[in-house]
Amino acid sequence: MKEALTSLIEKALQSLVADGTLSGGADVIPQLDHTKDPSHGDLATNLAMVLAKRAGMSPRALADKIVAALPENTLVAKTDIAGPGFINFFISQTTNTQAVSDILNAGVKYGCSDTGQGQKVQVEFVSANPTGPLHVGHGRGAAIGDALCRLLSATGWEVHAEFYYNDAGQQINNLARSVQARAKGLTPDDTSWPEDGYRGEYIVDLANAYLARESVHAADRDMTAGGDVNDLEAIQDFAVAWLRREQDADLKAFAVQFDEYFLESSLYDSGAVEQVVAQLNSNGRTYEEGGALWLRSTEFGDDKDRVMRKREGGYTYFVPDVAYHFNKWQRGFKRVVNEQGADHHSTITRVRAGLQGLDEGIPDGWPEYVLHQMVTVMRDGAEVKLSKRAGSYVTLRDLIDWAGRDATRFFLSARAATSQLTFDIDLALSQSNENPVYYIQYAHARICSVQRRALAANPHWRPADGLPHLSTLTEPEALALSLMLGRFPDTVSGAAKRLEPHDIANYLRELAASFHSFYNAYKMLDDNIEISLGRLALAEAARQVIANGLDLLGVSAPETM
RNA sequence: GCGCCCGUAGCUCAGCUGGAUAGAGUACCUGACUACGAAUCAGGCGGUCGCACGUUCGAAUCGUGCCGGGCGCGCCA
Repeated sequence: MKEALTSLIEKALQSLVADGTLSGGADVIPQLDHTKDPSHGDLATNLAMVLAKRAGMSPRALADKIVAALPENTLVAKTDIAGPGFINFFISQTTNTQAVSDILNAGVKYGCSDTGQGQKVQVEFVSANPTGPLHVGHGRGAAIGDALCRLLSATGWEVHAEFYYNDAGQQINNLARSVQARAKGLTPDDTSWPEDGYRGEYIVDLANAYLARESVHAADRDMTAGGDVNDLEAIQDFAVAWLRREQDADLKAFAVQFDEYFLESSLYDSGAVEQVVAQLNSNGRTYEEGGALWLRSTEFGDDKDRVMRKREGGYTYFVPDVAYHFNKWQRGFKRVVNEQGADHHSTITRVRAGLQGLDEGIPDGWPEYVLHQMVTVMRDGAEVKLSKRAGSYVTLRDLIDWAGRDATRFFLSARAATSQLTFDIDLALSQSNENPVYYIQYAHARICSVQRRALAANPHWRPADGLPHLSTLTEPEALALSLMLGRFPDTVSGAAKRLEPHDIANYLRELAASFHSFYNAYKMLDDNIEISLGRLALAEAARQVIANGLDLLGVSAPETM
């Protein structure tokens, strides 16, 4: 509908250029906006104000000319020129209800588009260190990252979801020594407890599992604990596998899946890290100073050069990161989106600088990043900071246990990633009108309920039977709902383009409100069968869009609640 | 001190590339059920968009400078 009106306006502009009213070309793309106020029509454009100067007349006079030049059509019922020169379009009723038949025809595909044209995009998210259970920040990353995958997939991209495992380096060493200490019966209060050791309860479970020679099955391998308290390497291997299994279980409970788990250690095993260092060396991007090897990252916008290899040997963390991202590039991902916590912001410049220094023709804005800000958890009016299990932080599992999967996913993805998020457990738990996720799910359940009732009353009252009866939808609430439904495809493509899943959440809240308003004002099952069929068709279209929208967020659309 | 994010109604937040009287929800006040789910709806109250300049037909939105909060500024990851 929007496209159709846009092309009508473009034709009007062309004729104005042809008759000399407008100088220059008709190369302006008209901006059409949905109005906030119904008295301003359904769609409005500011075109006359933008072009007034070029036409040498007042915006309102030009608006008159544009309206007069519009080709004959059945789309627009009425136009109006208002305010400083807005042109308001009142869409005809049949066009308004067009969305309903579009939705019933497209079904689960409604809202999908092909802007990605099947190109590959990799989305990396969560990427937690295997040193403890996932925390609420990882949960936010999982909710947003998975929603991004679904959005990109819905807009025609071939999505590859990936989890990067930092299973090498100092923190893994700490983990092994912590487990070893617990296995020897030490506690964090003992003087011989390892410095920077992990203090959470889960380390005790881990140590006990190791001593009991348990077997674990993590994402891609099985292993059995050695049970030898002095074999630090065996402890490390087992601890990583055990925690991976733990994280996998959390992600599964959150309904998040990955296509691939990429291990940092594999970059050392394959020689990719050495290869990247050698290439940066031979490209002259490095120098030695103070016994360390430095990257000239200032050549690529960094505020200072960065150490790559420490004086006592060993690479700093971003070197394998560069190798990892070069590997992504070599795998053919011309587009990569990394979703991570904003506390890792400083690594972006370093990784990109390293990639630029390879001279492999990688674009300087590659990869793209979506950074989310911190999450704080509130309960009973106070901030929750500790989890018994993890010790120093609240876990994703805690949230799921307290609030349920749907509410947790919704709340963690319903706010702009750039804003700090307060997760109110009491709100997420309340099954009431103040809880947006229940409000939306309730609309879905309500529609399913009336459909069951309609079928019971008359076996022929199926949603598809309503299609020929859309002309009975004349009530303002029905037309408003229909117009709102028609905005879904724009909302999806906009959210995918901006990488902002919360657009979908906001839309769904509005859509549910529009539905409830319609539902409350009229009897769905009227004595007049024609009217009933029209309303049932509209309700089914609303149900379909709510289900599609919730699915983009990974939230279920229940038939009963 | 430097970099990034945020500052909009009592509270939680929308406001995309600058557009019409700044919007929702919640809280508070009024109304609507012998239920097609009241887990809902209708109406009301509530804001000098942190402050100040600037850019222009027009600024919550763009620019600069302040103020306030968060995060990051390691030869840790």
